[in-house]
Amino acid sequence: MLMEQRRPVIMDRAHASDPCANCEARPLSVCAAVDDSDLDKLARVAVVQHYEPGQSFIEEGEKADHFFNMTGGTARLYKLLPDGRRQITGFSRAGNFLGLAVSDTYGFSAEAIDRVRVCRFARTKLYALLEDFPAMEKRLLATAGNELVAAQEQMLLLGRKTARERLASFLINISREDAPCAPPRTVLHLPMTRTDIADYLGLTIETVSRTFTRFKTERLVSLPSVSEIVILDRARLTRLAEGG
Amino acid sequence: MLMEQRRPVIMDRAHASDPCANCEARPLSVCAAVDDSDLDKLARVAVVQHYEPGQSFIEEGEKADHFFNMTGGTARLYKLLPDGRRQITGFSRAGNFLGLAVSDTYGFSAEAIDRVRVCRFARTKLYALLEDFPAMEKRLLATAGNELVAAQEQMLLLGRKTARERLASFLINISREDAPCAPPRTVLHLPMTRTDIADYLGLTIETVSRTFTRFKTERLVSLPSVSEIVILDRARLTRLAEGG
DNA sequence: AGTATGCCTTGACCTGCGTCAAAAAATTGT
DNA sequence: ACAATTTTTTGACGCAGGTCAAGGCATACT
Repeated sequence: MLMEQRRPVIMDRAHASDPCANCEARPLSVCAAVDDSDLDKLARVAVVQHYEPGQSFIEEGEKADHFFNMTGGTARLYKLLPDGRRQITGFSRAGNFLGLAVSDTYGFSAEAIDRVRVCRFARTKLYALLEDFPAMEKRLLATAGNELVAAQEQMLLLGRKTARERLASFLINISREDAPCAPPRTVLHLPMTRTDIADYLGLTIETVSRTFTRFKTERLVSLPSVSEIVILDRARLTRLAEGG
Repeated sequence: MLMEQRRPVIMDRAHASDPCANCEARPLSVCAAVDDSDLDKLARVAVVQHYEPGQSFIEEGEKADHFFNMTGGTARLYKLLPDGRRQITGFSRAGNFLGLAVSDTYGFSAEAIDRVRVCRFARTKLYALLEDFPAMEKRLLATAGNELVAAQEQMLLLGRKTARERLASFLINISREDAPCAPPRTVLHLPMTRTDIADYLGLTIETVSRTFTRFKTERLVSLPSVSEIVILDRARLTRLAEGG
């Protein structure tokens, strides 16, 4: 809500004749591979959509006719077991591309955590577009490779790290997530709930909470509010994350 | 060893003037995207390599100057923590493509389990080749998408499934691994050790062993030998794998 | 202000899986 | 065929993290 009040102009532009040219997420996303002069071709097949907190926009098992390019907000991506156990496979932010799955149905669900904005592409139209923009396909391949690396890192976390190491890894990763070369942040704002964090790290909400308080008493972090975290001792937290 | 004695002709062909044309792994791999008439271009940049059991051919952190296309045998892909804890992120077989990572260093290690054969490509040469064969790039993207789906499935397993569910999932997956539409196998030959299985499923070797014996007493499987497994009750095993 | 509704935290207890140790079985070398 | 070595299985026991239950603390609603 606040966000919208602060950025009315940009929101309007997103609906203007050349939305992509002014898209703040472009430099982060696959669209960066498309030349300025060709942006209209891209804009013609893209549909801007908004989702409210809690709203689901990809459902595991449903027919996968669309790709999504996140341009704002944060979404949780997850898989469920029949009895309700949930594993969050990742959090998706501006610049992330969703729906790469080759199968004809989605392999996961996606839900808005805060207010989410996406560009939606019909599967067939995007494939056609890729013919015109081979650079976009390259970028997509690079993205997929990066996600694969992240997934392997997460498997290491889920399979072999302790609760403390998992939470430390999570915080360090969040602190680095703006850009690979940008300096890591010290103050973190977590849009997700404790339950989300637990389901991402393969833990229970109680263990996440207890581990947070333990980090606090050990002066590794401070918690000005539930969703705000300040890293006090990055070196020690990093060592812990790596299993040292 | 046995395999070589049975297939000397094919091994010879792999060193002949047009090795790719007779490659048994071609229909399974990205090379299937290359036209017969263009196979010589592919063959010119590919180097056939063999690795003995236990031999490592990708080392995490090393400069990633090569891609590998597995054409025979089975390899373990894994990541290590400094103190030696290991997570196997996957087993790679004929047709699998390794090294997609976009970073300039490998994000995981790869080691031959049995005798492994690969086609090795210099990174730069393959990129050049992709310009000539856009279909190969498409196939690569599809492969990456499939691996991503598998990785998410594995995160669900590692984060939320019990030991019994993990082992059941493992066996069911192995039984289906020849082809997506082929009928699942009932008799499985596992080239990997119990330690490998444990490190893949995020368990200890003792738990894997105990769970195997429990499956045996429950008549879910029979174990004619350590590396041979017969699925006796696929329906029940499948239900177990899905958390039912 | 008061109260309702979700989170989040904390505590007490429990259990599935890990750890440690040793026997059994399979594999390898001579 | 036998000894040496490695891998797997089995048993006894312990603990990290799960489960259950009760309180605290926000933000929202009247």
